Amino acid sequence: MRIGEVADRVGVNTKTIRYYEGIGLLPAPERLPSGYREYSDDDVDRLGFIRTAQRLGLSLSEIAEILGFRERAERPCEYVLGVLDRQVADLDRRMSEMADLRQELIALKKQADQLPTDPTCYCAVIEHSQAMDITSSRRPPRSNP
Amino acid sequence: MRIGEVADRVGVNTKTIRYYEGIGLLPAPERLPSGYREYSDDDVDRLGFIRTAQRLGLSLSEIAEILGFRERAERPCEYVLGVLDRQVADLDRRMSEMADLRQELIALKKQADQLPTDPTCYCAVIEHSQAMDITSSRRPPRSNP
DNA sequence: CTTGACCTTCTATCCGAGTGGAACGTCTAG
DNA sequence: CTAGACGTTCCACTCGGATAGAAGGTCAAG
Repeated sequence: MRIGEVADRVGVNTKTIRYYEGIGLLPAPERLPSGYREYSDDDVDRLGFIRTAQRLGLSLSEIAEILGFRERAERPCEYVLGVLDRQVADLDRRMSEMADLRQELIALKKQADQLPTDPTCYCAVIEHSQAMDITSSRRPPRSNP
Repeated sequence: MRIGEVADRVGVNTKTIRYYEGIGLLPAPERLPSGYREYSDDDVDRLGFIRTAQRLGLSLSEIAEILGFRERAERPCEYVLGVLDRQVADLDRRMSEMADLRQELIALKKQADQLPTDPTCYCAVIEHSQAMDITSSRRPPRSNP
């Protein structure tokens, strides 16, 4: 299939796919006689993996390490094993930190729910936004761009 | 205390602290007669919170929202409550994705351990690194810069 | 009273991860 | 055969999150 279809399936920009190819994250695909890139379902899977790993906070170069290893089904050297170990340890650490932050947010919310409702206040966040300049800032690109 | 001490305690660059002030993430501190910034322990705590939340993948503007709410102990408006809910939901989603990835990595490693050791191979990753340009790339700034 | 560490502001640069647009080629339906 | 959708390359730009460096002010120890 061609790049546009891949992009639609995975939900990314065609530019992004070419960019990934450019940085070596995706292998250069076959080309049709026209010069168009021709992709397989495997490429779609790979892109899906990339997006997932990315949402988990892995950088593109870390993802490249994992993919590279996954695709050469060779005995990985100590270096690569180390990468895997580090990544698992990192995930563990971050998951527990997340659990902590989650607790903190929930406590915050509980405490918030106990405060009296002030009907004269439209929104403290917005009313105080001069100092913080939050409300004018674009929503950051989580939950897909 | 002055900016350098804060930076040392929290483990960030003084530039970063000024930058945070510039974007409204940290309040502008008092100034000594000399013009030097004067910080309190609270500021150190706040910076610590920022770094933690950041490691968990929150953007600086999301962190600003949380901090802003936390510090005005006012009844938060629906908007802010929504932010908290979204963040908790987001954490939940990401934690479960992380658990999945963790499983995948562990399976990968297990599988790797069963492959025969090839003593003629120094390191496949390094030997194939031309294509991937991994080994030459700086370790990305996880596990502190 | 100077040296060195530390601070100030300001502007510029970097990195990762894309995105946009120009200029041009290809393919398909009408 | 032509319009429109889709593809190509290349270069420039954005954005978040910092960092670097220049030019200068402050302060404590020797």
